[in-house]
Amino acid sequence: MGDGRTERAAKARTQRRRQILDSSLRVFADKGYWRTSISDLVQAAGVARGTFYLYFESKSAVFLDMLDELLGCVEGAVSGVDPTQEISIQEQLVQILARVLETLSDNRPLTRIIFREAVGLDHEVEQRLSRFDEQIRTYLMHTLSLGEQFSAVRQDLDTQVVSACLMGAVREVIQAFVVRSDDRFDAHSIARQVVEFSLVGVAPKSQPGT
Amino acid sequence: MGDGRTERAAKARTQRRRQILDSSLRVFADKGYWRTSISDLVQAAGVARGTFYLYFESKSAVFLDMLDELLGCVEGAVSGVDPTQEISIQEQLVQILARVLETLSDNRPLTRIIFREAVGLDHEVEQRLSRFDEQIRTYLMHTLSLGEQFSAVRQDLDTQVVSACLMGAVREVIQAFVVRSDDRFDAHSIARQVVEFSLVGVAPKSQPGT
Amino acid sequence: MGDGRTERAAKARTQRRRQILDSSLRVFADKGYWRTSISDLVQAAGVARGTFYLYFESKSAVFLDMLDELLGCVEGAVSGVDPTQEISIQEQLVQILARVLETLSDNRPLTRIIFREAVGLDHEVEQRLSRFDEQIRTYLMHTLSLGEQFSAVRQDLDTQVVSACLMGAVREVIQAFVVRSDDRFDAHSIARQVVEFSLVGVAPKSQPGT
Amino acid sequence: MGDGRTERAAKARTQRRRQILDSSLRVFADKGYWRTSISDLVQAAGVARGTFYLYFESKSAVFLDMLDELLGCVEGAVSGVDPTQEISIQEQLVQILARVLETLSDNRPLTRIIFREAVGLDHEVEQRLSRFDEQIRTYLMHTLSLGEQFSAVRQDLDTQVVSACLMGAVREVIQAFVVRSDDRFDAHSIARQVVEFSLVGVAPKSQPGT
DNA sequence: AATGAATGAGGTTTCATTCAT
DNA sequence: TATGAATGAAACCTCATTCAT
Repeated sequence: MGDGRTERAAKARTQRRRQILDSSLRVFADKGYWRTSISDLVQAAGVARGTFYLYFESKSAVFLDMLDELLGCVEGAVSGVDPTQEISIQEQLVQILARVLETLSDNRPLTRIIFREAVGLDHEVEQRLSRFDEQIRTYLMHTLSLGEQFSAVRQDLDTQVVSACLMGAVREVIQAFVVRSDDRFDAHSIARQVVEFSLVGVAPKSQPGT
Repeated sequence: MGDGRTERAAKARTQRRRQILDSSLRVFADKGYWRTSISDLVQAAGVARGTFYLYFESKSAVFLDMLDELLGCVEGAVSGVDPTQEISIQEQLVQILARVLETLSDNRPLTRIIFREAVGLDHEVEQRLSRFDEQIRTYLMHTLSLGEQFSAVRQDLDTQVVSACLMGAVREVIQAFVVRSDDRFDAHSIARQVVEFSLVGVAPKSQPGT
Repeated sequence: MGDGRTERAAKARTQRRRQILDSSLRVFADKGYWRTSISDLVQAAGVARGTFYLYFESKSAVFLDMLDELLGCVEGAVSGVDPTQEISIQEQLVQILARVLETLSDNRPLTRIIFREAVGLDHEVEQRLSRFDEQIRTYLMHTLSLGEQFSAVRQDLDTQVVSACLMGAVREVIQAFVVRSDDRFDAHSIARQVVEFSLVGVAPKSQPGT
Repeated sequence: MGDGRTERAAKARTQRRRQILDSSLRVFADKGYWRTSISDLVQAAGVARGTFYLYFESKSAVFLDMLDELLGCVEGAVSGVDPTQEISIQEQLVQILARVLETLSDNRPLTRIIFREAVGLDHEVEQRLSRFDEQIRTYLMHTLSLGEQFSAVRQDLDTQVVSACLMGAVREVIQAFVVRSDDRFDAHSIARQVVEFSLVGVAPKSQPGT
């Protein structure tokens, strides 16, 4: 015997966890985090009340697991973009954003929950989210200053304001196309639009001689 | 007797309402909407349980009142901008945004509550917020198409994407400067930055001859 | 001046009382005694909460007043039957019962309230009702024994059982024709039927020679 | 494992139910339905507030259960009477009534509650009671018309009035001997008296030749 | 490992009553 | 006399959590 039994048990545990997570996702989506009770979760999962506590210590632990899952997915997607390859920063940005949009779109229910409910929750949830935000902000700042060095970016920018604008643009595009709507969309095309908007704004390309 | 008594009573009622609203605001800010109980509210207001229900029919009614108050302030501030064509659209946008930022900054605690908690609440709250969003979106769309007519705006824009970017930019700037931070700021300068970013992006002004 | 003011005041008091009693009757009929709150009563009466307490010390005091009113009406009606006149006891019973039915029918809303709700109420209500019951029971017993003396009544009756049967018959007839139904009815005819039933039952008049 | 555990659990559940029902009966008897609070019930049952709601969804659900229990008992008792025509209808009536009286007497506390409090309660309670009433009324009507065919019943009866009298007689006898009094009684003898009264009234058997 | 009955603190809401005006 | 805002006890009900089986 030896490991066989342990392994099988571990696998069973993982499956149970998944089962609870999946059904919880549906309930959260349906009723909203705060209106959902442990009773709702165990009922949806089809397990006994006690069993739930064998796998999660609280409702917010379930949510935290979901959040980690989504953040993991996004990080995985983003890290797939090779930063050393021979494409312009602009193109890199488009690719990153497109991948993010695709990933979130592939996990729409989860994304919805997180975007709609991950507010005013646990302290830990807030922390993890703002850490993520911070990473993005840092990356944007870095990219902006890099662009400045290459004169690809204006010098008179207030990077605090501009990075906020950039983040907000991305966040709202996610809200509009992934969270609020249910339609499929062309992630690449949208990503390109966003990046182009960020680079040159809405004004027409200034024509020489104007 | 006449109205004297009635008037005084009405005034007292208004004051009580305000007293409850103000203390509730502090509690919501402190504990978060969902973790706040009616008990917390009455305790903070220093009134009896029953008194609370004389003025509000539920916790969410209190929140709704706050929301209406903030939306009213913002609408008032915005409507003060001179719509006559004495100033450019760009300058109008800057002024509107600056006023919004100022108003929200003047009501920081209230703004924080709304931005942090008005998500996944009541159906009515969601409705009122999305109605407000819709108004802004409509205004932006209108302005964009106006700009297109005057060739002040590129013709190849996906207005859905771009209006999302614009709204997101504004929303995030509010988050960054009003909600998350506690510092004073120069609303006009920030507004100008945002509008400029929206118009010409982060790229350096293309030089004639490049 | 002197009495004029006092009198007028007394009259005003009586009117207020009546106003409250009348509207309370409607509310009791509508919601049932136990589901009616003082708030309901003052709202229906169109007076302030405090005013109610100037006239009645509690909800059950209102009910007690109504009960007394109905009992008074019934007693008045019954006492109108001259017991010394030259009609048979049987005819007297018919007249009494007919008058009771008529009186209750004339006060249907009030009767309904009393019959439907005067159960499990105040101790005082119970007392007053059972005192009334007792009076009727005594009267029946008296009449039965009188009848026995005149050989108008069987000698082998268990007066306890029979008086219960008689009272029950009357009570249920009231329930059926006054309380449950809304139709007009011929009180005299019904009274006659009840008395006849009481005297000779449902069996056919035994024919001589059977 | 198998069913052993499930079975035992089911039995425990039934016992708990009974425990709550029994103690609730005592409390209702003591304080009256409307003056009884859930707190009173749980205190009397010696269980936690939450436990009560595991077994009954409201106070009125408890009452409804009691009502069903009593109606069930009565129906069971009545259905035990031999409907074959070996005995006269008169004797059948006596037996049925005697059994009803015995059954109610065997469940005096329950009977008291139902008779004293089942008025102006739930809509559902009213419904169930009037359904029961209707069954009895129908049975009486049927028996009367049957009697008419056999000339055992007068032809000039107003069946509406007479059936009301009969029902009332029975109801009041129950009130007098089971509900109001605490004494034992001879159900058969009382039943016979009631039936005899119903058949021939209080008048002396008319003597041939009078 | 899994169960689900039991718990009781704590949530929301109602309501009879008082009392300053 | 009339008012109605204020009160706070007490009603109803929910729910996260435990624990014996």
